[in-house]
Amino acid sequence: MDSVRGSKKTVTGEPARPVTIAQVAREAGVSKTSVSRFLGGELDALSDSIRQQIASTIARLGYQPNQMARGLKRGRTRLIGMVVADMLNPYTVAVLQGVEAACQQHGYTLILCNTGNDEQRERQSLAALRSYSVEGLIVNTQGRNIQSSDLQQAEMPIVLVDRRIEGVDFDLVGLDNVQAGRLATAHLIAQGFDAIAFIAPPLTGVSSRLMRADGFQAVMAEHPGCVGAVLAVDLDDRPAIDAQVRLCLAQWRGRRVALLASNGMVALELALMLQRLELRMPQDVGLLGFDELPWSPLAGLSTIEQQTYEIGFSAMTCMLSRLQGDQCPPREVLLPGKLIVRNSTQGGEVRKGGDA
Amino acid sequence: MDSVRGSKKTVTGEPARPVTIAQVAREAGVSKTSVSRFLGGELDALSDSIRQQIASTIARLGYQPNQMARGLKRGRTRLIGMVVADMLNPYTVAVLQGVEAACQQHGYTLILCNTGNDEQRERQSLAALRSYSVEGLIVNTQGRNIQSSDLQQAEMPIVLVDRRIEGVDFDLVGLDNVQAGRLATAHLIAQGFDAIAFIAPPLTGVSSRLMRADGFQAVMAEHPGCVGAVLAVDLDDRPAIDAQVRLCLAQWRGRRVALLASNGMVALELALMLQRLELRMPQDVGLLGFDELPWSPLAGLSTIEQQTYEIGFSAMTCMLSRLQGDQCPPREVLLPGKLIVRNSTQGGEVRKGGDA
DNA sequence: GCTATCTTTGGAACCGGTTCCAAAATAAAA
DNA sequence: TTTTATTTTGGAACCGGTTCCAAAGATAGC
Repeated sequence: MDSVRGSKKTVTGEPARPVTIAQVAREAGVSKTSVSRFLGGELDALSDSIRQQIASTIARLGYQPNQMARGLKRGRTRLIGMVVADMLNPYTVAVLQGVEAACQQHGYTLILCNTGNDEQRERQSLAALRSYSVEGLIVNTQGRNIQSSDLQQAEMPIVLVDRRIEGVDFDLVGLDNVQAGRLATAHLIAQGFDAIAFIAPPLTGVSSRLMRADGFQAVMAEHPGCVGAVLAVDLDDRPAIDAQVRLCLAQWRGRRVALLASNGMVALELALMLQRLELRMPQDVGLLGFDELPWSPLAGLSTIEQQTYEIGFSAMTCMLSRLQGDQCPPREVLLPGKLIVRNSTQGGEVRKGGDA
Repeated sequence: MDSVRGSKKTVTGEPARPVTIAQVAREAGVSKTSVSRFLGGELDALSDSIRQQIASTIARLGYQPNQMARGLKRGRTRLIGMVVADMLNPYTVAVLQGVEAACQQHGYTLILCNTGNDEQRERQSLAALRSYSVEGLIVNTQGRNIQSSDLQQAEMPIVLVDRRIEGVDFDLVGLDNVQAGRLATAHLIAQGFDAIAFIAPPLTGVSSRLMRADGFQAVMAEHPGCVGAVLAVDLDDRPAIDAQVRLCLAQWRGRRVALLASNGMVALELALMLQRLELRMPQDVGLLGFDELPWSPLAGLSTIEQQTYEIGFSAMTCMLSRLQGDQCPPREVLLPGKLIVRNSTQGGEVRKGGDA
């Protein structure tokens, strides 16, 4: 009696293919077209009797439309692709969180690709996402050597997060890096530090890093009594980090030295380094990091907090407006950074628990 | 001269739909079938001349097959769905990392859904993933009240990560929780602690937490001179945490007290609490946490490290074998935890930088 | 040289939906 | 009541691939 394919798991343990629209139509005694209309929300085009017929049949069979097939003809897959440079970076995860939430709120589903800062995987990921007909792309990559063609030929809305990509012009959501760089530097100077090193990983061409450095250098230029430097460190080479910072300190002997970490991972590595070198914050050296991290309060680390969730959420908001046909020229949503002062930059007093 | 649709971006800025197999076939002067064969790797069924024709045409047009259409008929979408309970938990991200890598290695693409420990979103996510015809599901959820039907009717390979789900029987990859619980507890006792509180969030029914507690209690039972307790704390209610731990300490006055945190987020919260209460580790109280975190060395926190990457990777390996038709009964891959001893549980000596 | 066998090749149906358009049914106007 | 306008409904083509099967071409065997 059973049809060959049905939702009921047959005793034989067959593959049990899912219910199709054709089955629903047959069992409800109507045409595929009507069911499709029902699904598409064209309710006013259906008579009451048919509408109920379909509704009950769908419920009874537990029918769920196949999004793949749907997207094929309709063009709307309701899929958003996201390419991130490094999932180990807490920033990435925090942003992802916001994107994910916005997607779910608007009925989109997220396809995620992690590139591990690798150019080739980046290219592969973009190709893969395109082949799944995602409707839009949210991109956060190292941006070096990206062929603008890789992105532009995609011909779909693209929103960049945090990092610009050279030679292309898309919507961008991220931190106001120059302001944040200024904010950080000004704070350090106000706290009496007069020798500051901006420390970043060696990756070249990452726009957010460059702009933070710009803000840093702008403020340094305004304070002739202070000296500054921009250092590139390889996070995987601890001895080198130790050596570089030691050199810095030696060079600046007699000054109050502070380190400005370009992101959370750098901040952690520097904090570990200070611990290794048995240098105390802020007495021996000050430390300020971009990105507020779960452990920042524990370590008493001052930070520049980004509104990461909002960045992710805004990126998706931006995407949605593009998907709805917004043709305005590429815009930038720059959210301000917020300074959180803790013991790593504040006075030399005995540490007290005071965290907001 | 231009065909209506082509890869070349027309000056008019038309939608510029991507190249299809039909176009390739036409331009190469062969049939769709032949192109499809070429794509499917049935190379020995093609003559040299045609093979080259197709290859060059594909290259020239930059053709990329549409995975949606492909999956529709073929049934293979090369999509893996993953549902995670909480992306803010570093454990989740670390596992995700491994899954992602394995996916990419085998040509699969990952669809990610975050449920934020919410049952309804969990159900929605499962439905969404199913509707995209993912080939398999990797699930890490809070597991409470999950209708086994939600999963079982999916009729596709399912691999659980870290957490069992009541009433269903799927492959599981995760930490050997009982062993890890024993390991942690034994270490604390060996270090001279004789009053230990196992502290976990209040979520009930999470299998991994229960089993860690089992290991904990088993070892406690073997040491009649020691006292133990299992505490549930709400991570968002700091005053309550402070009060609970204070009570504990008061009750165990005269003993050497240690706290055992059931995961990384709990460990962080407890470390912050100790800082607030101005209690020193390990002199005043010992602290040991499950999950090795980036900041553990910085805080000198002893941990039970999980092989998170391997867990993710294994989950996907498991998935692949199921996808290849492996019908063996559900198996469990339990990876051992590794104890990393730092100052939070070791002696009362002055803290020295010694991290592996 | 002609039939039998094996290899290439392409036509057409199909996957599970959507959508155009015409047919059927109903309501409104004459 | 007949004609016309309007609303419901379904047939069939289509989205971009894959696959079954039969036709065409090549090679071998007699």
